[in-house]
Amino acid sequence: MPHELPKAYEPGAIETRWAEYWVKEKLFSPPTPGPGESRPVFTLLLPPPNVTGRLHMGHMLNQTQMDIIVRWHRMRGFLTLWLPGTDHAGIATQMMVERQLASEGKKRRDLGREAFIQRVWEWKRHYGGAILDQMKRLGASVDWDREYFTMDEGLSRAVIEVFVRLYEEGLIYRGKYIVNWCPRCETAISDLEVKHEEVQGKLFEIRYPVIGTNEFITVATTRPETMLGDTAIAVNEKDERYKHLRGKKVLLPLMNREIPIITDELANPEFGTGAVKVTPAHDPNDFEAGLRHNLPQIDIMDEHAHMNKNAGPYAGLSRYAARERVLEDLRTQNFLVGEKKHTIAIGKCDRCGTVVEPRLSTQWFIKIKPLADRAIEVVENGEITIVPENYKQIYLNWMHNIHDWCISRQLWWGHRIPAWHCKCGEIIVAREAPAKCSKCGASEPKQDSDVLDTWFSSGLLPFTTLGWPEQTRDQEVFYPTTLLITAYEILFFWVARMIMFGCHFMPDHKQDPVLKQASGWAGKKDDSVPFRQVYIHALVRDADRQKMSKTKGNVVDPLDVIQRFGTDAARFTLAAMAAPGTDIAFSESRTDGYRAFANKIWNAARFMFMNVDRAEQAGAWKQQEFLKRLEAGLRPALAGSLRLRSGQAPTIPHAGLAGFEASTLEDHWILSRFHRVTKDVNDAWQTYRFHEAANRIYDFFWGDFCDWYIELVKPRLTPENGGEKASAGVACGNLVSLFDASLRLLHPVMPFITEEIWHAVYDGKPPLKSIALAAYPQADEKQFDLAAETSMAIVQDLIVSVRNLRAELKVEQKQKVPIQVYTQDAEIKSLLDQNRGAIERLANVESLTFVQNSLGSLPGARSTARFDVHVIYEKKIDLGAERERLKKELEQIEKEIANGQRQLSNEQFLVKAPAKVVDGMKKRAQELAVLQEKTKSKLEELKTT
RNA sequence: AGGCCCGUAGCUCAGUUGGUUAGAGCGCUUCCCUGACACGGAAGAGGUCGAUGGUUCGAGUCCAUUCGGGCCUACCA
Repeated sequence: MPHELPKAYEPGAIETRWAEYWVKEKLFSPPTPGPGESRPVFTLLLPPPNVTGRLHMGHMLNQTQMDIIVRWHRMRGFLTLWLPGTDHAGIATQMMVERQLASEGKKRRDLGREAFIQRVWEWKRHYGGAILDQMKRLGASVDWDREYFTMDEGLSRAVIEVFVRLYEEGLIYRGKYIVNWCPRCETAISDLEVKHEEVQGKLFEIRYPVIGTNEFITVATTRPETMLGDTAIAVNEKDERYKHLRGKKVLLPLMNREIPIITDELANPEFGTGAVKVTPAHDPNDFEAGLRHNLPQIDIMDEHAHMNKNAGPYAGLSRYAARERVLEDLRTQNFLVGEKKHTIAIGKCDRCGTVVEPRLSTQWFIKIKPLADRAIEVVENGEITIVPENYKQIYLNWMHNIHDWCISRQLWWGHRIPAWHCKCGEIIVAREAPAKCSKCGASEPKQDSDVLDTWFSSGLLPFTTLGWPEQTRDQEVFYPTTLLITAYEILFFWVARMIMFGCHFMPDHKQDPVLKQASGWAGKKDDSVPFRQVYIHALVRDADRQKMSKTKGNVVDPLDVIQRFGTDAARFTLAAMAAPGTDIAFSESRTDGYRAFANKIWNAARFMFMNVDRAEQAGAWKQQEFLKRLEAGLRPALAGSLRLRSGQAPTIPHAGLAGFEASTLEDHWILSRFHRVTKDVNDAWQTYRFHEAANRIYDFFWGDFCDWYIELVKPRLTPENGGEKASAGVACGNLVSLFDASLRLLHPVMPFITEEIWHAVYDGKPPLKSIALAAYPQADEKQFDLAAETSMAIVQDLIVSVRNLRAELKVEQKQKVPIQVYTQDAEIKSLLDQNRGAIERLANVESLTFVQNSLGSLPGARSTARFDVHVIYEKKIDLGAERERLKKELEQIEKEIANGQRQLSNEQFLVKAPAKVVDGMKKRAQELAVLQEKTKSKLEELKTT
């Protein structure tokens, strides 16, 4: 059956077709192994995108890297689960729907809680799937059967279970504290959700009259309006300046309230005037000081950050208007004594950008220290490794300075807190709504109106997605997950929380003999950790290294890139640019280059099919018979124990080049190259050096395979041009074998084009449903063939030298020229002699003759350490240009010689440097001496002519 | 305030533990639409690796200082 492929690769139709096929055929849903079955497992949890999300470059990078690692594991025989889902994203989603309502002229309170939540669900059903559809377009090989949503019934039950357990253990408490309050979102937010921004502000100095004296005490503040809620002035105990005022009282200006002067470490004698106003209800430090001194907390603002009745005459004003009025009044009443420029870091709401107000309110918190301690331990002792390693220190620093986590949010969309309040003041935390108050017996306690921080539920995902709190087989098999690939941004939001929750709630098999036996786990590692390794990937920036943001308008839309260059090219770009630890400046010219690469692969395939079909017709090759031979090495091995870590490979029998028969130099050479590249690529995936793996494959396929191997093998493929029938068959087989293996090698990065061509190789009837299920090539180091590589390098060197000379001599492209070659080395001579056909063809040489004398000094000749070659051509060369070139070359050589001599004459070098380096240098010095001699004499010759 | 990262060819970036001649893609120059591919082939030009000093037989790579760019964390008014 002849293969018909269009001349140029058109990714569009092909990609969507395979994307649908993969989903439809459920190729990526791993079967749950039975109790006795043992197989290496690889589990990866997709960082759930927000339901509000649209795919951006960051997602694409993240998902490309995950998909590469996932496909690579799957192809090596791991039982592979990649678990997808979406996050309900409390604040973000609520904002979207509120915005939608606003366009209808409504507010959420107009609808009421129930109706509003219904509305959000509707919104979710409508728009929530967008990002997952976009993921399908990327080719993400996730298990769609296990797709979850963080508000699903099962996951919600697990959230309640966790809350109740933590409460019962005393790790969740409720209390009135200062929290970050967003006046626009009207909710508390965690420290992490506050983004700090440095702005030029002012430091105001206000004097307060000390009662019973003529003195004033002056304080400095950046937020004068908060003075309305002052309940003390603090000075430092060591500060002699204020010693005489201690215990006295001041009259708070504008409010005419008496407040005490206290001594507290809060006041830093070095800063400002050394005296500080204390406003316990509006500043976290003041709050702490207030507790120490039993000061009243006067809350002067409402939930919108407007002044309330406690602000007396200022009630009703916004915090900014109040600030102006307060300043004005202080000024007119002569209390304002100074104004200085001062840079201040103001906190803004991560979601909406509104300036956050520290606000006193009653919230739920998690006592974090006990959870953090364990989470620190598992990272310190390496049970969880973080790559790149510098993030480990960042993680540990943060964990050591962690504060209690405020988990309640005054929102409607989210997991409602499972606590019920009774009129009598009792709070009942329970899995189900209680019918009666457990204390006073009153009926129908009311459920707490707050919901949980979104990250509370996402922190549980590694086990809740596997059926926890039920004891499921899934959990036994797939927990702990193997790896987490995520962005640095959510290291604390998400990664740290998963570690804390996982370690706290999941059983450690090594400490639990029953579970240990059940899972067949005999390792030493802690099994409660949510994952064994975290890989933090880089940030994708725009071509100018700027962070992409909507406001800057420099966002590159991945779907647009896909549209223009194809998914494979886009994926390859991200892989090829993703060196660990460095950000990616996304440039379209690179993507364009990789689209060309896809086209190159496509055309190489066309070439293969063309020849294979012709050989088949000529009776030189039997395709079906040959494909049977390929099949043998196609299935990944399934051996190994259940709990292998991702770092270990299952024992896979060599799944490289089935059916390849090396007979010629280029065969031996390409075989060796293939195994070397395969080794490097596998090593690179293992250590997340995506760029290295991608580049190795690129260079191999384009450079070695297309530019050299295919060119060399051409005559063998066309028996009618003088080749032999039998050798044509072998050559076809080698080509197909090599192509099949190369496709498998490349598949994790470019899943679409490889799938398409692979199916074509098998005439649309491959032995497996997808190349994604075929075995990943493994290197066989016994196939490394240094001799073949060295020989090939010499042949290539000669060909390139001749081409080079031809260009210099301005020989017409089509014109064949005779060449002379001189070499002292009999082996090299025989090598070149044996490969004269290749040389003549690839360098467009008429005839190659060996001569007895050095040719180095002739014009139109070139010397290397191994041979001299002379192109016989009558046309005159530009002597001036040639002289210049030679001069430069000689300079270069002499510079290197000097360098080498300096080293070699240094005794320290000879003693201390490894023998390998010294020997290499000596050898090189000899070569250089020869080259120098030849170049010199050639220059001499040119001067005299 | 503390911490992290980056500065290599015109542009975008590689360069793992210090080891001989610093690489790639794009762009540029010259030639070629040769039967897989002009999204191609062949040959080239282009870099004192931000600066200074140090460690070392040997530094793009390690250390210190410095300049320039970026990021993150932080409750000092």
